[in-house]
Amino acid sequence: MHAAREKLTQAFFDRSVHEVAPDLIGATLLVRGVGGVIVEVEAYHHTDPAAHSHRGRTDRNAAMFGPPGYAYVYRSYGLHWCLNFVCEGEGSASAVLIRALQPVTGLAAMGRRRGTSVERLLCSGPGRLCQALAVTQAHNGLRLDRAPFALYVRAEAVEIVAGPRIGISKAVERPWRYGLAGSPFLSRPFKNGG
DNA sequence: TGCCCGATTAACT
DNA sequence: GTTAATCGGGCAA
Repeated sequence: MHAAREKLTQAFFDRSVHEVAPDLIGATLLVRGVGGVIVEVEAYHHTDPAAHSHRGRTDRNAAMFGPPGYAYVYRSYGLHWCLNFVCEGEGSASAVLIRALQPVTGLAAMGRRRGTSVERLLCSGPGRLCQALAVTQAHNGLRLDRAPFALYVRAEAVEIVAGPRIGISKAVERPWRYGLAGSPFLSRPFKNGG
């Protein structure tokens, strides 16, 4: 399955997070040539109480307030990194959290970084995929259409499922988590068809 | 300043 | 099912 790969442009991200998030399912994400197919994401809008940007700009979330098509990387629970793609117009402070990949390229490197050879455990979670792809604070604020990032649109049609987001305490009912139906690489299954 | 909690994970019982 | 690891933001005082 090596279909022609079309790169994602900055314009791809200059749309509502609710359009961008499902469109990212099936896309390919590589960091320094290591990565795979995006199978799970969550949308965070600045009007959303669960979003980091909801209470205004801080040093930590500054990238969310910048232009679309950039990375927002933050430290979670003091020990993990989480990767987001900034969306919509500059200042809209909306982003998509990348939650899981199907590992495809650079399996050896990912296994070394993660300390496991179990493919299913390499990238199935926001903290796990950042460890596998070596994403850190150093990637915060970098453009997504340039090295070390490489993003490609999905090569074939996919079936997408939606459901409530994970690990939040506010606006828990909003179904803004999107996944590739039936994928074994989701961080957690969806109620309907995951 | 001090305290609590969080877009998590792995290793427990 | 529970809990430790570990740190910046937000809010009360």
